[in-house]
Amino acid sequence: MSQDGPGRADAQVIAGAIGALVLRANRMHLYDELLGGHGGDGGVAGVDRATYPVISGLARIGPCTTSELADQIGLDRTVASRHATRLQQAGLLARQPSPDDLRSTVLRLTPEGERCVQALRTRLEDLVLAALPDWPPERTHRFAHDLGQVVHNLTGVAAEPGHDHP
Amino acid sequence: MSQDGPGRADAQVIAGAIGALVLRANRMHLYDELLGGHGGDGGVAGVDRATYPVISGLARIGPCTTSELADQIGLDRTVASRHATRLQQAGLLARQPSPDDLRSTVLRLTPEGERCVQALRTRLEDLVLAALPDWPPERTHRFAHDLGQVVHNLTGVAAEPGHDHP
DNA sequence: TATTGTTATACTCTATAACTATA
DNA sequence: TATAGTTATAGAGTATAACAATA
Repeated sequence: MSQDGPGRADAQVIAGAIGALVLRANRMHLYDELLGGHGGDGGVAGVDRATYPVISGLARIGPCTTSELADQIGLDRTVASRHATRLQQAGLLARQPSPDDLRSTVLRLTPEGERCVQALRTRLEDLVLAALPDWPPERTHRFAHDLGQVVHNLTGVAAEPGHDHP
Repeated sequence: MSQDGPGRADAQVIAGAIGALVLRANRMHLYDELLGGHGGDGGVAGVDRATYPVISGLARIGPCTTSELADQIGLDRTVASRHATRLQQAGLLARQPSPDDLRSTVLRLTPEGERCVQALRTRLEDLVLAALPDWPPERTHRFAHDLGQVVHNLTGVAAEPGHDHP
């Protein structure tokens, strides 16, 4: 179908899988399942497709300034600031003046924000668990490790336990 | 860090990797590399982040109506129609009246559109190849197969060679 | 003068509503 | 009446520009 080469056929399969994951239709479906689009409950007030990367990113990198967070999640400072305001209004995030630099504001999750992120992480992990075939434990473990490595090489972002959810 | 369970730690790693892939910052970077944001060349006229899913989806599922294509890629008919118009103006796509139903329009890639999609596919595969560690061939092959299966389970979309790029 | 955070404005993409033609 | 396609309008999200405060 294409020219051959070292591992070209495997690369085609991997590229197809990555493409499917990133495809808008599947991405949105995943977000909906994660953020509570399935039933009447589930949804957390203040957290939607726009604010989720902000609260998740803040949980991943810890308390930081607006600019640092914006860089990490690939948004403009102004957008991160507005989403942070929404999360603050929902009681999931708090702003503190930075002691070092009075220009800066440190963003920090509230205890309720921490609980919210933890719940979303667990839900995403459950979705993954449900999608994993019935492999022997070693095979699952190797797959997880290998996927983390490939994604790391592809994005430059480490993918480790308890970090880097979407 | 979280409650344990069958394969919970592995699920955390996998969830982290998937989250990283879907994260806007990394997704956009991948799209930019694919669509020619790296140098002066590379970019194909008429193909950008908005139209790429349309032309790629059309290549994946073959000639079809606007509605069918829109469903496949997760867009509204109206949006797919407008993007198709842009691709048509760029000479990558052609509209034909459907012989069966005069209400329908069949979308089909032009030869230039086919070449364009093939070039983008190859470029994505090259990105994947560059991100693959120096594994023994069997390990790469198994990883590709396993990833395809997990993504299929997670999205309901098959990921096979030559299909389903982002 | 440069930088942080924020607010005001404009742009892009997508979805809903309205319209035409055909079934 | 219902459906396919398109066009017109509105909504959500993001980026650029402008401002105030601090370095």
